[in-house]
Amino acid sequence: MPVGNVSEAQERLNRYMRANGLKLTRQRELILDIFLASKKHISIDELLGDVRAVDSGVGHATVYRTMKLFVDAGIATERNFSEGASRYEPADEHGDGHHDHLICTRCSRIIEFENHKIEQLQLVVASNHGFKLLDHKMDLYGICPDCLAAG
Amino acid sequence: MPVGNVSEAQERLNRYMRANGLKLTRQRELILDIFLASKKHISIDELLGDVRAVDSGVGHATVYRTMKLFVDAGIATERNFSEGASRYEPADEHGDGHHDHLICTRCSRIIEFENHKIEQLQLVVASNHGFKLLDHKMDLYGICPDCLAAG
DNA sequence: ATACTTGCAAATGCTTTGCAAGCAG
DNA sequence: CTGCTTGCAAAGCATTTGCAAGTAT
Repeated sequence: MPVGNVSEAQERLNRYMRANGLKLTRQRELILDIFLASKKHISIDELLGDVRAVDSGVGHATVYRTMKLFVDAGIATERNFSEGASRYEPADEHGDGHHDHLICTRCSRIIEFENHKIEQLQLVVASNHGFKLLDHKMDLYGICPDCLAAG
Repeated sequence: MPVGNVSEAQERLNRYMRANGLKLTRQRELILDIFLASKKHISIDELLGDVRAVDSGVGHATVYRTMKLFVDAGIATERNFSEGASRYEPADEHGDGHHDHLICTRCSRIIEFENHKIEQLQLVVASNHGFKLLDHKMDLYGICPDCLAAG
């Protein structure tokens, strides 16, 4: 369950910024709007492109800094698939509802899924080793139906 | 089930090199020995340090190139946890027996585990989405027993 | 006014590559 | 001999940081 709507994320960001003495700038608002409106799993490059289409003066360092801020504020999550660069997606609203990814190694399409049984088994594995589980990531790599059909 | 012994890996490497017209050099032998004797999940930096303790003239590019070769030859696997740099471990002997990792976010300890039920569920998830599953990675992050005890 | 922010450029850290010299087969 | 390898230095990426100028509160 991703952050459902813009105002929810806005509020969360405002709260975080007030709590930390940070400021709401034109750039941060713009980046937030575009991030929330964009396709999921957007890269910094793609995001910067979309942002500059609206305000060509925005620096790439600002996008990096802002996405880091969004992660700290709990409205974005950073993902690293097997590419060079990171991708971002709207954060989980309540910390539950974690989802994982199926990635096509041929066309790079990314599909999300949730599987409660797997999550439960992860808890079992962790506790068998005496770990307190905090987070996990699971990526499944394969060939998507379209690419399979295409041969 | 990692590559069991040195000669097994040696043989596999020799076969790969002969098949591709590559050469067995002093550096490659040394790096292989140290890689196989080392702890699992070794980084390039650590590996380079150990290699240079024996032969101080080895360049870092050689270690990078050689580990890439080992991956291609099927005797090493590259892993990316949430650090900047890659780590390597002996490859799976037959392509089955895939294992995953439990990582302590406090002390960085890495523990391996296998869970057949999870693997089965991953196949189910993939086929539900029409994917042909090729590979996966699953990392569980948490606090290890020692760190929990230490508070 | 007082910090926090920005954009630029430069620096960083990991990894790769061009090249001349070296060495395995 | 021939061509793969090496070590060095330089280049490439993604990301971060120093700094002076700009701006939100």
